[in-house]
Amino acid sequence: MSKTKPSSLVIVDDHKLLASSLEKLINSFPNFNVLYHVGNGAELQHQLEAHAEIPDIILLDVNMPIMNGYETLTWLTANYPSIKVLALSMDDDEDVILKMLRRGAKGYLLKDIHPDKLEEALIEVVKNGYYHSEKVASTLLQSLHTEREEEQPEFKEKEITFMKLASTEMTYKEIAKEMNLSPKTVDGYRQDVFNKLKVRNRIGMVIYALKHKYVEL
Amino acid sequence: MSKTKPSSLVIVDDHKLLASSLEKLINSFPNFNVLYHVGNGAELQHQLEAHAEIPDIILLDVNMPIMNGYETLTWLTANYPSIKVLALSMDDDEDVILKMLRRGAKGYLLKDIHPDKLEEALIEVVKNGYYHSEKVASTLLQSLHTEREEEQPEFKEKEITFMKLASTEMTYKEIAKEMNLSPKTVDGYRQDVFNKLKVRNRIGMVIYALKHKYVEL
DNA sequence: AGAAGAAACAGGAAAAATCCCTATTTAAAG
DNA sequence: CTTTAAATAGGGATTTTTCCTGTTTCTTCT
Repeated sequence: MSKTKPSSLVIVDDHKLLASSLEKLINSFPNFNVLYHVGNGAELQHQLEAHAEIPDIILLDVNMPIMNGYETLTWLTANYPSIKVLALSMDDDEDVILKMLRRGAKGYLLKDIHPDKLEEALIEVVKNGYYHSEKVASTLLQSLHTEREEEQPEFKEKEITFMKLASTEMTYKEIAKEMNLSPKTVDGYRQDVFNKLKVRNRIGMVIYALKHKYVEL
Repeated sequence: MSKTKPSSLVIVDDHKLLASSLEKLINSFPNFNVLYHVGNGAELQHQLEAHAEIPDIILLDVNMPIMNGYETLTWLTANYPSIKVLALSMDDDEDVILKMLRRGAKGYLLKDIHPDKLEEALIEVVKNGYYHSEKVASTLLQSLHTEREEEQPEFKEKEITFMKLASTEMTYKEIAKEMNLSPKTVDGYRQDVFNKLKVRNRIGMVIYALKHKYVEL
């Protein structure tokens, strides 16, 4: 029998089904027990402020309504720095991972991991204070190479208008008419924008515009 | 003691963490036991064809790689019509729900439901053969009002591949090379897809592909 | 007023996309 | 073994996009 006393957990995830079943799963691990689970960061605040019981570890979902993973984590590191937070997320998006780790997460778990990995992660966190899966680790290493994102270019009003219109099925001729400009002028905008974005064609520009919220779906 | 013998389940979900913990949760319900879980439809096929053991109920995730919920369900209703399938999904998108129900799902569960609801759903399915949560039911009712918009068109594998590639900066010539097809064939796909979507040009297609999650940003 | 720089506009041409119609070749069905 | 249907291609024309290089117009500063 191990003589270490079990570590306590709290789960924060809006998918109640996952949260509940995760609770069962973790309780089946030796040396770990889940105190309770909540559906978002705000609820967690309430609980922590009311409850005296502070968990050793928090499993924190990144994508939540009300108060998402970022905010919650920021608040936690500020108010309860001793709690070890493991981020839990669906996607292995580089930026998301980095964001969470920079804000103090002790690890980043993908939701499609094998349960054994979860237990391994929990044990690691208790022992070493952190855990990183191979996949996340490699994503991070890769991000070191991928030259830190060059700053976003600036756009003039007209260029933004153009981008928005170009993100529809209109032809440039129609866009010109819409903007009360010569097609050639619009072509000038196009060229400028392409250069700033370093894209080959209109598709690339549209993708950029969507990614950076200049237009919405 | 209930004298009914327990119903057997199989879980199909690529989120292994959810699948495993869900298994634990369900096994804790009286009268239900999980036989095993798999990560996608293809695996399920293998299992069913090998294993003699046919479950009473299958919990089927909609969004999976390899062989998604639609295909899997179609295959199931064709080959194992006696198995009751409950669709499990993150989003309450009307079209998705309808698609699954039309293909024979006995119910549609959102992943953020309360565990009690899950048990309730399982019990209902065993008793009545179907289950619909209030939320899904209301979504469906609403869809009766919201003038049924024309069905989403169906796409062939190649067309989907094409759409994905066309949602990048590649030219059609490059896409053709990538797909090992003549540019003319690719042009044929383009025309077909344009017609199905009623779009004027590639931009329209890309927007559609993004909206309907054929590609991600 | 005159110079400088930005914004608008244009010519010309190649590449790509779009459209329409037809013809194989292959796979499925009867 | 035909008949059909689907997938694959080709020809050829038009429009649109893309690129490169200029000119004109407007604004602003001194």
